[in-house]
Parts: sequence; C-alpha cells; structure tokens
Amino acid sequence: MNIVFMGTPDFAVPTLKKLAESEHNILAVFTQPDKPVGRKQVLTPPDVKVCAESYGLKVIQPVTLKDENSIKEIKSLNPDVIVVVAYGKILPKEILDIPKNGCINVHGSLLPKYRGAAPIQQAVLNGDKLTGVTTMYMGEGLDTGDILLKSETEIGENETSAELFDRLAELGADLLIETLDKLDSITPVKQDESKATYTNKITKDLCPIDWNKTAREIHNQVRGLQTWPVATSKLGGKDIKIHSTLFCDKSGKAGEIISINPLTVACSENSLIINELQLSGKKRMSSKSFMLGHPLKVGDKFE
RNA sequence: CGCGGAGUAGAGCAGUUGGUAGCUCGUCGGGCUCAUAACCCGGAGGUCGUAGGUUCAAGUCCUAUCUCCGCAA
Repeated sequence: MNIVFMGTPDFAVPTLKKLAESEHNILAVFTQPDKPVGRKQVLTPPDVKVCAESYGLKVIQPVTLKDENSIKEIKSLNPDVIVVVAYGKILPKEILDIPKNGCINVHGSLLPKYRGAAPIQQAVLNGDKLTGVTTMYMGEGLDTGDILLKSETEIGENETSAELFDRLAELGADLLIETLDKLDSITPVKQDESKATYTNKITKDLCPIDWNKTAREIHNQVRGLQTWPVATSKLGGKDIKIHSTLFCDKSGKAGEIISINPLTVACSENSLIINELQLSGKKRMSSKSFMLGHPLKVGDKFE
C-alpha cells in the first residue's frame, strides 16, 4: 500500500522502521517541526525525522495541517492510507477523508481505556497489571474511532513507564503491520463508550511523594513517572528525586527510615527500599553510594 | 546572556583564616570466624576538570574555558 506516515517522538520510530522495511511504500513522513530542547535550547529534530532521513524518506514538517497547502500536498500524494503514531497534531476532517482506506492510529492502551495524552504512564501509575496497544480508524473525536486490532501485554511489578514505552512501541509496530496486512478481513468494532476513560497530561504536580500513601501507591508513582518527570521527596530540607524503589513488607512510621541496609523508608502501609536517588545538582546514584557521603540513620525522615 | 549547584584516589563525600590532601566504601595482601555487605592488621591508589594569573607558598584567591546536573521552559 502507499502510505503517508505521521509521527513525532521515539514511540513512533519502531513503527516507521518496520513500515520502511516492509513491502509497503512510504510516500512521505509528516512530523513536527524541530524544537529547542534542554537547558541550552538547542534546536533538535524529532526522533521520527532522524529515522526517516536515515531511510531516505521525504520529510515534511508543517506547523499546522489545517491550511490549504498541507491538504493539497497530501491530496497530491494520493495515499491509500495514513498511519498516525503519536504525531501530536489534530488531523482536520478534510485530511481524514483523503485516503481511501482511511487513517489508522496506533494507541498505547487497550481502548476504550485511557484515551488521550499519557496512556502508558497512566497504566503504570494506576498499578495496572495488563495493558497493550490498539489500532483503530481515526474519527473526529479524541481516540474514539472504531477498533481494528488489539495486542495485550502484562506490566511487570517493577516495570517503569520508560521500559513499558519501549515494549509497547515495538508491540504497536508489529500490530500496525498486521493490521495493514489483514485490513480487508478485519471488521472494525465500535468502542464501548460506557467503558471509556481519559488520561491527563503528566505534569510535575504528580511528583511529590506523600509518604502517608501506601507502599504500593508510591511504588507505582515512582515507576510511572520514570524518565520524566520523576517522583520527588525532601530529605534534610533538600530536594531529592527518587528514581527506583522496591516493595518491602516491613512497616513503620510514615516517612521514617527503618533500615539503612538496604535503605528502607516506611509508608502508611508497608515500606519501600530505595534503590536509586538523586540530589538536586547531582547525578543519579545508588542509595548505597549516596550514603557513603551522606550518612543516614534509622529514624531520619523523608518529608 | 533565564536562575542555580557541582567537577578532589575506582565510588560517594570532607577539606576550617592560602602552608604540597583526608573520611566512608571498594580494591590488594595477611589474620580471625560455623557463619555474615562481620571483625582485626597492613598496603596500593590523587600533577585536587583544563589554561593562565596573584603569592615565598593555592584544592583553598582572581580570570578564562570545558563538562555534568537541579529549576525554569
């Protein structure tokens, strides 16, 4: 099939790769314009652009799809299908209607659960044990289109959002190829609106740890916010990021260190072993290393 | 020029009013123990990010530069 691909971050890269290496023909790749990134605000191309260029594909980076030029451009490409993976822009109806086989989206959850911006992190934050990816036809609503295929996977007890991201990106890539290959024989299924849930964007408001929550809840928070923006706490008046924890069934007074070896902090229920942390201005390090230079003792408190 | 922290032994940190570096862990050798991220004894390992400057003397003061990181975006 002749395909127009739309996507932006790393999550979309495996799908683009598999498409590029498949028998399908990629007419063009749409991605967001280069953006300034990081402390130095260096202009950085999106991951999808880098990948597309390595395959010698045509890359288009419109600021908006809602103007005449973009619409004309896509019409002139005359794609059979448009594949959209985490593109980050809304497709106007005029574009949705162009390809004769429709627009197909890969979403990082088992729809209709977790429609919206951050389905993968949300699944981890909620402590879900099962998640997956879904391919669907795109409609005008937010992730409301008819479902084509789903692929499920279990979430590990200590798996982070970052790890799950990588796995779902691969799973999504395979599922998309399968979807295209079987497109003629798949019967699209309407989403059950009564079971629909939505996710909010991940923000730093979610970072501060409340040690009065249970160990399970906090563990989910730490895993779910991994890579960015990372769960935080305070120790001795300083901000500290908590990168990695393990569940422990000992218990104590919430926020207090109940063991030094390994470093264990009590929650309202049970406790957490802190594996890796980071003091502001310092690099991330193991709690063992941290304690070599910052002696802690049982009874010290995280706030 | 967005704000700020930091670069000292393999790791994490100290280093006071400038006088050639110390702690914890690891590491190496030896000892002890039924046993332990146990303990005891001993050793190795640092031109203190880089380049200049001030000084009799600089990790410690001044200037420049590179790198890493937190906040903000």
